[in-house]
Amino acid sequence: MIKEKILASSIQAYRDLYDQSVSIELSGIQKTKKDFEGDYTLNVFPYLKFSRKSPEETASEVGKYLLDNLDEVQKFNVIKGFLNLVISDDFWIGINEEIYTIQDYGIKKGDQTKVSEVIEFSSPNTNKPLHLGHIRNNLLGWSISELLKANGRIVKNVNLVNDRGIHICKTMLAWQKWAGGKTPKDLGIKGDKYVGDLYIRFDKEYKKEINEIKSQGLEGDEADKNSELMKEARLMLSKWEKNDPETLKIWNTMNGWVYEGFDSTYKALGIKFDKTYHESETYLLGKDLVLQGLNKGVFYKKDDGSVWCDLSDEGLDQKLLLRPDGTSVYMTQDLGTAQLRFDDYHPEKLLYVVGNEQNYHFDVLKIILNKLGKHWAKDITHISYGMVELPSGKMKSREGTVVDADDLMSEMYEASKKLTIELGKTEDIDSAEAETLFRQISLGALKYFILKVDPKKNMVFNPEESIDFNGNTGPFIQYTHARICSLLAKAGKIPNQVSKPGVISGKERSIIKLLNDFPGIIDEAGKNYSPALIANYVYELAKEYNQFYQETPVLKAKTEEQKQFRLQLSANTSKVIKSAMKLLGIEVPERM
RNA sequence: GGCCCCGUAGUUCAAUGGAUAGAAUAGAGGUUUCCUAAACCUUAGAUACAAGUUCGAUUCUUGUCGGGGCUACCA
Repeated sequence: MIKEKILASSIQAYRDLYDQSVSIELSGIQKTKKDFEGDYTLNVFPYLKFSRKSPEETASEVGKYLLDNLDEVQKFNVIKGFLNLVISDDFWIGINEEIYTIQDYGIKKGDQTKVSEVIEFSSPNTNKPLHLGHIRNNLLGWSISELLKANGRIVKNVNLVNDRGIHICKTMLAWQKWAGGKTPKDLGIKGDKYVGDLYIRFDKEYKKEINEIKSQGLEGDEADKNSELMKEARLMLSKWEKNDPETLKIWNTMNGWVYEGFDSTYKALGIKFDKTYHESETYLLGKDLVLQGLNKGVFYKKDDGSVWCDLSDEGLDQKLLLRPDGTSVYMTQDLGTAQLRFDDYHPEKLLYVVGNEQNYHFDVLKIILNKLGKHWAKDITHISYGMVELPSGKMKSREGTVVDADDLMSEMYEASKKLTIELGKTEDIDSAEAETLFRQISLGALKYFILKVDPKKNMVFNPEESIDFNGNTGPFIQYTHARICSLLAKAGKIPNQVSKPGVISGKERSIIKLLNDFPGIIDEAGKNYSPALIANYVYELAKEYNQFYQETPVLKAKTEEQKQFRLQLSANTSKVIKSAMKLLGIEVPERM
């Protein structure tokens, strides 16, 4: 608010001083850098051609104007073309008091009658347990959803499970052949892990077979065609598509194991969905859409019976939509899924949190839906995020370098437990609270580590070093919150109206400034689908508070005014930390 | 080959075209009769390279080098 006010007044200044109407686009207002005196800084360089004066002169004249016209501006200084404005202590004290009285500070209320966004994330395959890549996806999806809600939107979280296709048949076949009828319960392992192992087993046996065939002189596709295992898998797929009861029974049973495993991982991560779609339920609809398109002449059929979309008008290639045998591919299914989802919710926007390796897929998806005459194709937004890499490079399931989601969470749990006990933090609490604490801290560390990085960028995760609880980490922020809670508990009740201290310190001022930024940060993070902005903000706030805490007595402040003011400031800080962390899907403990 | 993304301290991350490029961690040194030392303070260290646009470029353009992704029947 204050920023907008300064900006508007500066525009007016150019108007009044130089008789020039300047566009708001040129105007920039930024927080003053730490090394200079001031709260906000205006840059006059873009306006020199209007003022026809030197940068220093222009800045001084505008500064004088603002000083005369805005009560909040107490003084200013000019360095080169930078106009640094100092806002009065009274103003900041007022802001602090105001924030204290607002319950859901920074959270907007919007139109609550219409679904504005449907956001898809997670999107697992039923033949692989969730891994580190899924974790980034899930955390981003969840947090972006929370961000949009905080901006007053109605958001539905949906999952899309890839539960059909040749790869699923491979695991079913592996189970039939080599599992001896064993269930996950028999073996005491999670269902998703069990099925994942079967998939790997199939791959091994298949490679063995292929090598034998190749040693007889066949190559590439020929070898694949002669593989008995692949033949059986394809046969199974076609049986599945024909609703063969025996095949469906195995399919249902094995998928059931996987879902049980997924549920437990989601629960551990704190992720929930409003609805889960399955490709087995959407691929037929996708086929229908493709056939409709074929009838309309939007698509074409090749001699072998396969159906294609010509994208050369858009500068792209041909895209396969149905195989010669009529079975569907990923794109076919996704067309169906999109249609179903639109029919279910009629949202303003359809969001997809999917890795950037699929940028091309989503470009094509939108174009094809458009060709089919779906007016809502333009409302599809692919929230494309970067890959998680290990120090050794990309994770590869075949090389066994995939970091399993459950394993990672339990390693972090053990690490946080060990450290917490070492630090003697568990001495005064019972075991239930201790366990909650270990969980909160370990998840706080993991989630913050991943979310603080700009979603668009690839990131490196080093399992050895990334499990950290000091510095720019989730636990650091959680700790700051716990410290404040402890302080507030000792202080007792704080009145809403406190007597004002008159003068505030630099640290106090910069904390209030940060608190004042919170609503704007929520807005920006929502617009950019970027939880990283929240993460970096809340870290900055916690760091600033810790410095304040170190150098400033609160309960033992010299005057009662100071004490009450600082308590309010502390309460506001903990409120914003808690709220910001919730947007990241991170809980904050009251003691740690 | 074609298209797209990315190169910032040893490492992991920041920086609407603006001031002396910020943090954290690892390194070196320090802080506890005082509200939680998972904290705080001090110190050293980086824009891959070369041109261009601009009053001003880590940011925009082009080229070189390096890394990653996609590219007609995996999802």
